[in-house]
Amino acid sequence: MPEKPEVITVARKLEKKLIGKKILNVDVYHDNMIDYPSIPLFKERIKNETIHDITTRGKWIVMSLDNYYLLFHLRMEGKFFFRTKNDEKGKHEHVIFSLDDDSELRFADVRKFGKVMLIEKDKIYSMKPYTELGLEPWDKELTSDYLKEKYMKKTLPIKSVLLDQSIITGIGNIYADEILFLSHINPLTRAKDLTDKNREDIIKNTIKVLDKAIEEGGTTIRSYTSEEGVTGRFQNNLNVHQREKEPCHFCKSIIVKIKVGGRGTYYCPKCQK
DNA sequence: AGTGCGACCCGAACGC
DNA sequence: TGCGTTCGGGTCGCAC
Repeated sequence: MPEKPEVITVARKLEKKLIGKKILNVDVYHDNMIDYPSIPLFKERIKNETIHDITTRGKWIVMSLDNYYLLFHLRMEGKFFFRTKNDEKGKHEHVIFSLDDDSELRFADVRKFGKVMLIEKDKIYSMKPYTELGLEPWDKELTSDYLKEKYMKKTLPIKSVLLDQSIITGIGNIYADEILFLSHINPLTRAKDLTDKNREDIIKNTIKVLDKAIEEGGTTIRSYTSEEGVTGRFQNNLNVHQREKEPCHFCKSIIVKIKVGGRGTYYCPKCQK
């Protein structure tokens, strides 16, 4: 669910509440969610670090502290709650940051897939995830030629390749389907077989879909709404995703659902030959 | 190296 | 109604 637009929406919300605040302490209730460094070092190093800036890189939320970057990956259902120390701990709140204004930032994830990292500033570009991430969708270097080189040897379906974060970062299962629909490309087409026009359309429509989704505050498919949950409106703009057996908005053909690389994939058989 | 697939995890949705 | 089963979402790690 959280793809680039949802991640940006969350980051903007966090920014409003967290800039300038100092982290006094952190409690970890599920060790697996801390990817780096070890739990003792994580707890020790983060003390008294102030949050100066919040951005995104790929699907990661990146907080710039004094000496470290604090990174969060929401995976499917990660979310943040603002609470005070007196509030009872929720069942799915796994990492709790105590701040210098007596408030708490709580990182919650029903499925425990979310990830947290605390990386030394001078190491950020030499270790994962930064070394594995491709271009941001709006990067000027994202051109048809760039994609041509990346796709050249790929026999995988373009649907799967759009999800490869080392080429373009930020696209997930929902927007991949939407981008291919607007580009009139069948999701099963091998990446190496795409034309120059196909690649140009992919770039153009990636920006178009993501910009619109950001404007709408992201997409909310399953309504697990909490007051802090991101409830976007982009679901009203979906052309194919989650529309199995419904008529195509353009040609009225019936939208089909198939599996591509194990992922549910929706497309219009007439518009996307 | 590129590809395919299970694992991670759990609630919701589905089938009987 | 209640039970068991399947599904999904992003990414990693392992096997081929």
